[in-house]
Formats: sequence, structure tokens, C-alpha cells
Amino acid sequence: MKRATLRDIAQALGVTVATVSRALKNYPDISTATKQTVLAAAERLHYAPHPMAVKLRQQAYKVVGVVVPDIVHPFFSDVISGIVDVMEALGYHIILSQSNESYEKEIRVTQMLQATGVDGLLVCLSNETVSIDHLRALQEYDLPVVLFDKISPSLDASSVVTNDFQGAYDAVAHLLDQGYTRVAHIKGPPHPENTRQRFLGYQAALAAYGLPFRPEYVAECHTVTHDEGAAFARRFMALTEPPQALFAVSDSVAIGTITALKEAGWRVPQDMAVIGFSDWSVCQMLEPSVSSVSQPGYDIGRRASELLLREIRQLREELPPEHSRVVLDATVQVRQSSQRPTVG
Amino acid sequence: MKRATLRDIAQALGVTVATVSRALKNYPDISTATKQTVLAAAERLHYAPHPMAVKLRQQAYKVVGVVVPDIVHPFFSDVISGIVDVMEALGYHIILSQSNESYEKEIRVTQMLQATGVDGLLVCLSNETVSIDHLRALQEYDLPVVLFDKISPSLDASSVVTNDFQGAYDAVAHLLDQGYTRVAHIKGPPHPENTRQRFLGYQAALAAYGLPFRPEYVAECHTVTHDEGAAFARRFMALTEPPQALFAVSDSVAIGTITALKEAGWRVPQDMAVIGFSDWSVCQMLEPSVSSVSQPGYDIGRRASELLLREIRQLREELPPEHSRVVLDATVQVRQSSQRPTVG
DNA sequence: ATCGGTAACGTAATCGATTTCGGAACCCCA
DNA sequence: TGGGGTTCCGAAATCGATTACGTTACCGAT
Repeated sequence: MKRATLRDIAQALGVTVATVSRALKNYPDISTATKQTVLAAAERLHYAPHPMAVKLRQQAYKVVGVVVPDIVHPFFSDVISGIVDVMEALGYHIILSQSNESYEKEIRVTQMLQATGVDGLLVCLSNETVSIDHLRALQEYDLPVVLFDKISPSLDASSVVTNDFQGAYDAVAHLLDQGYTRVAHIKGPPHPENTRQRFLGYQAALAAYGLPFRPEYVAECHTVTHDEGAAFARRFMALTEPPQALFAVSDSVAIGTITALKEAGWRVPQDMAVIGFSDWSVCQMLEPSVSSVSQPGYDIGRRASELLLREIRQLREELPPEHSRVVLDATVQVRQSSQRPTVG
Repeated sequence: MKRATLRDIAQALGVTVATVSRALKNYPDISTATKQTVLAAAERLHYAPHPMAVKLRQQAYKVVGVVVPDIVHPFFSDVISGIVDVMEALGYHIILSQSNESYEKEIRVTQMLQATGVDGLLVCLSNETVSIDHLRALQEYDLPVVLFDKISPSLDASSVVTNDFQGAYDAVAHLLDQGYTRVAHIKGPPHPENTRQRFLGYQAALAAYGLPFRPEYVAECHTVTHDEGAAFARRFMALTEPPQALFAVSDSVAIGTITALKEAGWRVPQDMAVIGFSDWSVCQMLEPSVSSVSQPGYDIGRRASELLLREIRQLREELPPEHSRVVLDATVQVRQSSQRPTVG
């Protein structure tokens, strides 16, 4: 079965395509009688507008591109879910690409997205990304770009991120509020701004509570994995004065430390309290349940989508584009692993 | 900066758009000299073909639609990842939609995808879906559809699924091989074919090992959650002759049972062995680590994509469409929760 | 001088929908 | 009877790129 075109309807009724088009769009200067017959014929012939013909005319695609480093990651699943919900409600579709944390591939996919026709782009930069010229190039051609999660301050664009500093600060404050004075931190690699902010939040909390910064209580990850967490936990346990509590840059690292602590016969939280970052769903299922800082992934997706849609609208109305930088709070989820037993 | 069109180049060089088009596509009947100047001008004016104009002419969009019940689900993340990898390699993009396990929404999004212009569709049916008329309608208009995971035998289309029967059979056989004779099963609701197959695999394994089917050892979930697993575990423990091992329809249910068992002072696997289904990444992190049957999500995505691309190709070459039904094996991941201690 | 051949490019239709600019037919009223 | 105003619709341009079909000019051959 072939789809009918405007011409098919026009020929069937002995009118022109112009009339058919206007009748279908309910223009006032088409008689009611004609509209009725056109509508009937459209129904009968299974008419549906040809999507590309419309998009060519309208110069609007109702599609936005989304680039994430890794689709298989619960945080990005949340973000994507938020994006889809907002976009779908307004009749937009999303095209999904992943950069695999590769700078090269990020360039490739953004260019492919532009070439395939999108009204805008939502991008989370890869960890490898250093220059953002490829995104500037898109903006030069009037393609709005909104960054989320991993952003670059050097790109003049809207962005939505988690308040990593505040989340880290709150996590450490939660530990300090319980009377701990020796709190360690396993930080991420220096480059992604996010993990650097978590480290700064850790430092700021210590300072706010009048505690000294002790370098022997800080370890720096390279791979940010379970195993690295375990290794650092063993290092901390070997200290003459081990920390009482630990804030880890990610949940995988936090869980790794807990595994190592338990293997060494240390109890969590009695012998060491632990809190992670990201609030993976596994945190609730572990024994003990793991405290963590939850990032508002779904909301990040929503807000980023709204900003992008606003810029698309402004562009169509030839208004100057407004950029906003949104920072969403992270919230501490207190569970067993960081609850200090009532001090005797 | 505005993107240049063929006409811009043509006017700049005093030739026609036809010449420019052919020069850019390296047609033999264009002189080398002309090709050079056209290429140079194209470069200079930042020419890029207008995507919609090309797609309108070619009647091919290089885009496929993907419909899943729920984006925020590790299994579907895996599938999507496989789809993206295959599609991107061939220059195809994917448009992502979710049905939220709603039949109504599944109809809406499939129609929207057709209307927005895709070359084909990859669909995982929602649990609510009863009729598949909406997919038949797509096929009527020569839009290839490939189903995966949740499929419908009544649709004449290619499909890719996990061998739930075999996975369940192997899981139960793994338990029986260790000498257990009283093995319980927490089954899913009757409707999705997948969970029914797991139940059938359970029964088949019992029969193959010459063991009776004992109705008191079977419980049926409605919500398929952690809490339901816990409740059924308590029921099994209360039996005068409790089962020695348990096969759960999902990991969340399996983990729920383990929680309840531990709360009641039962040890896993010593007092009851447990194995789940899906192999979520949390299984490796729990204490004890949880055995499970892993579904090949990434491969399902890959195979489904390949089948869809084949049908798209066949359609373009006016060949009769070939349908294939692929069934991929699930593999048992044996961990601590199902390893019988050496019997004394 | 004429013909056939070919290299190199132009003309125009096409994909399907939208929209601007008219234009015919009709009515009303002076 | 003729000017002005509606009503309703057609003609044609437009969005860019692609391509079947011509056409021109120039070559060597007869």
C-alpha cells in the first residue's frame, strides 16, 4: 500500500494541490463543502504528509540530538529519560549518540548529527574532551547547543549541572555533624571539573568545621573503580591513626572500600563510616545499605531540554539567544553505612 | 553564518546547479578543471548538503526508530547500546522513544515515529500490549518492523529474544546438579511470554531430573519486586519441609528473598541456595554475591539491528522481505548464593 | 563539406508540501 | 450598467538536491 500525496487527492477531486493543502489545514478561504470532500478523500486514500517535504519547507525538523559518553550508565539513563519526557510532550524526537568517552568520536557524532538534521543539541562532554571548537562550529551555523553534567566554561552556551561542591560539602558535613573528626576522601582524577568540585567541597567542609586538611587522608583515583577503592581502603587502615569516616568520589569506589573493610574484619559504620556519590540503586540493596549523594539526573534532563527548546524558539523568532547556567542541588541520602552508632 | 547551497556555488562560479552537483559527486562527464573550482568554492563557502532535501529526493532517511518500555532499565540500556553501535557504523541514527509499559503510548509513539520519517522500527512490546494492529499498519506502508525481547508470535516479522526457557532450565539444572531435590520457584505474572517460559523451563528441568512438581514450592508475583520476593521467602521458610534452593524470576525478587532469609537468620547458600534472572550488575556486589542468568542485551540489540538493516535493504531492492526469528542463549552466572557447600 | 562521435555542460522535471499573488465569478448597490 | 467588494480557488514560486535528457562545440574521418 502506497501512501497518498497531495497530488493524488487533487487529481481524484479535480482540484489543485494548493486547494487540498489549504483545505487540510483549515484555511478560511476554502468553502466548507470543499473541505469536507478533501477531508473525506484524504481519509479514503490514507493520506499522510510526507515528513521530509514538510521539513524541507519549514526548515524545522522537530528533532534534537543527544550526545552522552555512555548510554549504559544509570545516571545517563535518568537524564535521557527526562529529556525524552519533555521533548515528546512537545512533539520533538531525540536522536541518541554516544561518544564512548572519546574526543575523536564526540567530534564525529556531533558533526553527523548536524548533517542528519537536528534543531539543537544536548551534549555531555567526554572526559577526554579538551577543545570545544567542534561545538563552536555548530553554533556558528545557528545550531543551539546546551551542555549538561560535563560542561566547559569556555563555551558560551546554556548548561545544567549538579552542584557537586554542595553535594560533597553536605556529605562531609553529615559525617562531621556526627562528631567524626578524622574524615578521609578518595578523590577522582584532576581533569573532570565535577570530581574536582567534590574535592573542593570536602576541603571546604573541613575548613568550615575548623578541622585541619591532612594529605595522608586523601587518595586520588585513576580508574575510579571498585578495586581502586579497595586498595585505598587498605592504605587508610594501615595508617597509625586511621580515619573514622570516608567520603568517596563515586559509589563504585565507596562499595570497593566497604568490601575491603569487611575483608579486613572492620565493621561499617562502626569502625569506619562510608559515604559515596551518585546514589546508584544498588546502594539500597547492599548490606549495610550505602549512604550516597544523589544527583538529579532526571531533572537535569528536563531542565536542559527546556533551555534548548527556549533557544530553538528564540532562534526561530530571530531573537538574540539567551544563555542560562543552571545548577541543581544534590541531596544526601543517609543510610546505614554512614550512621554513627550512638557514642558511648 | 549561513550555510551555502548548491545555488550559491553555482552563482559564484557562473555555472548551473546541475554542474555543481555533479562535480561534487565526481561524475565522469565534468571536466577536471571544473571539479577543482567547484570543490574549492564549496570549501570556501562552507557548503554542506541540506539533509532534508537529500532525504526528500532519495526517499531514505538513514534513521531507525527504537521503542522500549523503559529507558531507565539496565537491560534496555544494553540493548540500546548494541543498536547504536551497529547503526552508527553504517551511518544510521536512532530515534529513541519509550512506551512506559502503556499500550496507548506505544501506539502513539510508533505512529509519531512513522510520521517523523524513519526507515524502520525496532520495538519491544509493552506488557500491556494485546493487539498488534498498530504494527501491522506500519508494515502495510512498507515500514519494516523488528521485534525484540517482548515479541508477539502473531506478527509476521523478524524477532530477537533471549532463550528464557533454556536459561531457566540451566539455572534449575545447576541447582539440581549439586544434589538439591527440593527446589522452589517464584514465577512472574502469567502474561509476558518471557516469564512464562522461565516457569516452563523450571518445570522441564524438574521433570528431566525425575523430580515431582510440588505446587507448594511455586509462588506467583504480581509486582515482581524486592518486597514480594521477601514475602514469598517467608512463606517458603514456614513450610514443614522448606525448599533447599530457590529460582527467582528476576534479580530484584531474588535479592528480596535473600534479605528476608538473612533477617530470619537463614544463611545463603547454606540454608537456602538462591539464583535470580537478568544478571544485574548489583549481583556481583552483594554479600553473598548473587548467582543469576544473564541475558545477552547487547547482542540482542546488535542482532535486531542487523535484521532490520537487511529488511530495509531488501525493501529498497524490491525483494520480498525475509523474516528471521533469532533466539539467543542465556548463560548462568554461578556465584556464591547458589553454590552448595561441600556436603558432609 | 558533411557526418558521426564525444566531451562538457545546461534545461527542466522531480521529490511533496507550502504560500504568495492573483483572478474568475458572483453579489450588492448606486 | 458599471464600480467595488467578497468568496473561493488556480498558477506558480519556493525549499535544495538529483538526474534524465538535450544541446553545444569541436574533433577526426570520409
